[in-house]
Amino acid sequence: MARRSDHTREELHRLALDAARKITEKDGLRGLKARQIVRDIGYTIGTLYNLFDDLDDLVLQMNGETLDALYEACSSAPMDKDPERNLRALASSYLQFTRTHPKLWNAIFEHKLPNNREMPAWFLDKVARLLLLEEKALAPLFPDGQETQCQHHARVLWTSLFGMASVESADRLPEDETAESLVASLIQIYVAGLRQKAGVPA
Amino acid sequence: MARRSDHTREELHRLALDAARKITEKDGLRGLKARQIVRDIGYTIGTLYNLFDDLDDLVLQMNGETLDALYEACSSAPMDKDPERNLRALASSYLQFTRTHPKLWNAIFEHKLPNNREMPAWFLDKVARLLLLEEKALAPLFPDGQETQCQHHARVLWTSLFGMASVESADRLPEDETAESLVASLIQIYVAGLRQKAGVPA
DNA sequence: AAATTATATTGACCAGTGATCAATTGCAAG
DNA sequence: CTTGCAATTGATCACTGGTCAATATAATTT
Repeated sequence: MARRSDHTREELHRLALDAARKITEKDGLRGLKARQIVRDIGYTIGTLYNLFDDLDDLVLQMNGETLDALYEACSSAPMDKDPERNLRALASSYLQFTRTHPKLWNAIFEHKLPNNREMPAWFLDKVARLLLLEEKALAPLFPDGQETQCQHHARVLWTSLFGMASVESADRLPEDETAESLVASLIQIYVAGLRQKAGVPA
Repeated sequence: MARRSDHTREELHRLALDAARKITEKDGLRGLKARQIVRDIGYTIGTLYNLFDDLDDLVLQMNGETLDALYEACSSAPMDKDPERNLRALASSYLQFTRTHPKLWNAIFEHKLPNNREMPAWFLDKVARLLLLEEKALAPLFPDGQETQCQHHARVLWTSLFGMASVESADRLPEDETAESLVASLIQIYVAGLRQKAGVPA
């Protein structure tokens, strides 16, 4: 009962996170237990705590990987000079991800550190990185020198998109409404409003 | 060690929910423990389970009361014929509440029932009721017969507002941005877009 | 007033949780 | 071959949500 050399430390790390992801995708963050993870990978509880500080650390890393996957999915959205099309493509990729992995995506926001501890910087960076995509999508609408304006409106659209995905994932949308229909209106109307403000009627 | 008749069943129910609310406001849903509740109200664990099915039941009722309080706060927002002013007033009341009781408000969405059980109807009704306020605020913009349109756009604005409050409450807004600044833009630009679509330039 | 019924309340108890750590073992370097 | 290092174990701890037989009191019946 000691070094088994079945897996390297890195392999074990991977195994544990993969197992945690599978459990979370099925049962949600609430169903994720340390002992279930080690049962699934054929190790014991002590080994898990040799790899991670605690369960919060493990969940944080799992959520970090989810953010990476989400970023990759959103990066694949095509971007050109038409902001509306950019925003629609980005939102579509985003929503496709949140629908394919609803509980995994939810875990990102459900997970709160105890004692009001703040999330580590590397995690916040992964969150912030996503917002840059929205900014990039919206950029064609703003002339040089208005980057601050562009950033502000990207934040408006991004937090709104988050709200819609969130409400949909909580099954709190009526039958005749989807996150897509809400986002479609948001983008269409909001961009029309922005164009008008800039003195460029559609 | 039996019937104490210090409190009626209703009073105990109230005491327990009040204690739970105080704990949640301070430590969040994660810090809410059955034994802490009964310690605070001077009873024992068995009594709590005589009053509630389980902790999920208690949390659900606590969240229901939070939704009631939020509804009351939002109802006080003045409504007239100016949709922008209506929406701003409503959003302001909403954000004031979420800032005064961030952890209590968060508990509404953090709380997930086990085994994918769905929320009871009376709870969903309390959620849906709030949306009607947004509809009422937006209504002056739409002529009779366009209630469906009004409802749709109210949903867009409502889910967006939720997203902004949510991101702010998770402390994921940069220093130079607040939920208020985001909401202000959302309302201004979106309503401008809606007016333009209807052929009524601002 | 006495006996009976009903129920509010207790707290020991259970299974399960996250986390710790001395002991054990196998690997690798000297 | 010996030594030292570190991976792995599982007993152990404090705590959790939840159950339930026992009990003491209030309410009701006789």
